[in-house]
Amino acid sequence: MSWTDERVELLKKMWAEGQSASQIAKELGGVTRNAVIGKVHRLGLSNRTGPGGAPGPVPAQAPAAPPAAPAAPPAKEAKIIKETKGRPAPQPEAELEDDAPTKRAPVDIDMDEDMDEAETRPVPSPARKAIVPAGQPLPPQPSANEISPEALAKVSEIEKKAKRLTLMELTERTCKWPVGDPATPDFWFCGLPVQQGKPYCEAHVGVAFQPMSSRRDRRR
DNA sequence: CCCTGATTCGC
DNA sequence: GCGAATCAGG
Repeated sequence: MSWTDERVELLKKMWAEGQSASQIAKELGGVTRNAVIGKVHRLGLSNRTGPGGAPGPVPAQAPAAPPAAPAAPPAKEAKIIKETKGRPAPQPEAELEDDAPTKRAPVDIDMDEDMDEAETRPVPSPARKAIVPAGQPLPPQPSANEISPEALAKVSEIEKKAKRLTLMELTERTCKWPVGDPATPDFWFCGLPVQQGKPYCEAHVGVAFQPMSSRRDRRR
C-alpha cells in the first residue's frame, strides 16, 4: 500500500479527530500503526494541537517536551527476552459468531463466571430489536425507563469516544456493546477497554447490569 | 499485560 | 519517503 492522496486525507482527518494511530491503521488497512505514526510525523502534524485549532477532544497525552537534561547516555546492554506464552484457550468460551445479531443478546457472551452477588443481573440487550411488525421507524434502544438516567448519560457520553469496532475486531478485552442497527452499515461495537471480567466497558456495564433494587419496581 | 505516541535508521 | 524495531510512558 502506498500513501495516496485519499489515504493521506483520511489519515489527516482521523488524526485530527483524535483517533489513535492504531485505529487509523485499521481503517486504512495495509499499514501498521507505526506506518501511520511515521507518516503523521513526516506530514508534520504530530502535535494534535494545531494552530488556532480547538483543543483535542481526546485525552491525548501532552508531550510537553522538557529541556531534556544532558543526562548520561543510556548504558543499556541487557536484552529483554519476552517469554512466549501459549494460549490453550481453556474455557469453552462462547464465541461471537456470524449468528444473526438480530436477536442474540451479547450479554450471554462469556458470562459464565462470577456474576457475583445476586445484586446485579443483566438487562435485556440493546441489540435485541423488539420483535415488532416492521414498518415502524422505532429505535427500540434499551427501554430508557428502566435504566438510571445517570448511567444513560454516561453511555451517550462515552459512545462518542467509542472505538467503533466491527465484529471481527472484538477481542477478549474490548467492550462488546453494540450500537446502531445490525442491519445497517452504521452498526458497530463500542470497543473501549472492558471492565475486569466483564464483557463491557465501565459505562456499558453500568447499563447492562442494574442493581436489583432499581429494577425491582418498574411498572408496565 | 494492553495500549499510546516518538524516534531511529536501514532500505 | 517509508515503516519495523525500538523506546518511553499510562
